[in-house]
Amino acid sequence: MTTTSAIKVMTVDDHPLVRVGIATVVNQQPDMKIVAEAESGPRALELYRQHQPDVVLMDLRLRGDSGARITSALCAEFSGAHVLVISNYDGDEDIHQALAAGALGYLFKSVVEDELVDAIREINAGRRYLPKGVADRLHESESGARLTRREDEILDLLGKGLRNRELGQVLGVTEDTVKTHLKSLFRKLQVSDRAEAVREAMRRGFIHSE
Amino acid sequence: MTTTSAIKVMTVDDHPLVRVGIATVVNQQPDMKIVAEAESGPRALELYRQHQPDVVLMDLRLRGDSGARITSALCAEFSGAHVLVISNYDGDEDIHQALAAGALGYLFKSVVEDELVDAIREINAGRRYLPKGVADRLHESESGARLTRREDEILDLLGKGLRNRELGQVLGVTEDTVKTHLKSLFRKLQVSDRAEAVREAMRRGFIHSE
DNA sequence: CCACAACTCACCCGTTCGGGGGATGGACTT
DNA sequence: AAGTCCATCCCCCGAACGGGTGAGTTGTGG
Repeated sequence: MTTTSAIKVMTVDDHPLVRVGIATVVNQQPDMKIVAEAESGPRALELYRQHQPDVVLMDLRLRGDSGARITSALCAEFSGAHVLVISNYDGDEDIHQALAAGALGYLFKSVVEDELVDAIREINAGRRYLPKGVADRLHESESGARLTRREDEILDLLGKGLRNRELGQVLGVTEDTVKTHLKSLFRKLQVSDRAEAVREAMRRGFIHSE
Repeated sequence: MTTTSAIKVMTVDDHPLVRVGIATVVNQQPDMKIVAEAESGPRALELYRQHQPDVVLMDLRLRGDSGARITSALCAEFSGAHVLVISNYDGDEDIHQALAAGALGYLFKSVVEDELVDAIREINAGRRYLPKGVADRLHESESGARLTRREDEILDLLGKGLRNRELGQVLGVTEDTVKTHLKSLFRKLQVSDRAEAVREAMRRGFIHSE
């Protein structure tokens, strides 16, 4: 048996234990093999150049960095990169960002081993792979609530306890303008006040606490 | 070589990949061995009775259940249980709850393999194991901000966008009483409004979005 | 070129908040 | 019995909030 057809897989995750878990599962498959493990964004780029893996398993949230950004960089440099994002979180925004960045698939870390290797094979073949239900939600979020740049900025600052006036000062606009943005923000998130907006934004992945 | 002295380890985690990672690392050690893997709280109890492991590696946040609760239940039934909590999150409250529930140690999932096995040996010996810096923070949080039952309940509801009056109705008290609790809540969390309180509460692990 | 979305600002208005004070009763400690 | 903590309630008041409506300016894209 030759190994020439084995799918070369690279993991990008800052959790050693998760990397070990993935590596163990992948290496148990006869048709795939871990060729590199990156624990950070820059390292991912470096190792990709070095090993030219067929599939990249990308964690979405790494210490400081964002898996979406890394995916963008990767796809910019290597247009043929096949990225499968694996994340703990099912915030709509995370998923959206990942796919927008060029990822071919999305998986939750709660996946069982079989799903993982199935997904890897699909991604390797250049096909998309999304958990059931996720595709539907994407359409919703695309048609429904996509925030503008301003609304995003305001959302970030909302959780910091800034008052409307302070928000205006930070952004360099009037308090009235801030209120206008807040109104459309509340409408889009379907909430009625800032506290609820903060929680909802976290749930959807617009902002993070850590 | 006999295996009679091998440390029997059980994992409790709802992420198969993490279980595999931990199992791989542990089983590579000559002096320890995975004897059971639980993916839920009830299953953890069941498997503990069956295998009587020396050390339990407990994830703090499982689907629906809480690692702290499981730890409590475990320690209640088996006073000699040696639990090592492994969590993604470094919210003070999570750590506090885990230790209060009877856990001997706390680790972040970002640990490298060596730290994990070191910790397992310490816990097996009945000693505590805490990452550097965590012990300090525990003292802070004990002296500083510990919330009362009412404040906790209110915090939970704050993120749902309830107004003070509605909070009162839900809790069966006056709006004025709610405001009193909110004042002391803001003081303890060192915030100035509900939106900031929600984010801070999430950061510290008092409430969760998922 | 025109439509459309985003961003900007303004005004009004009723409601809610946040922060300050003080007070009572129960429970638990010392 | 005194002290402390918690929960409950009350009052006051200025500031902040949310919601509604209208309207001007960009810039992008059909």
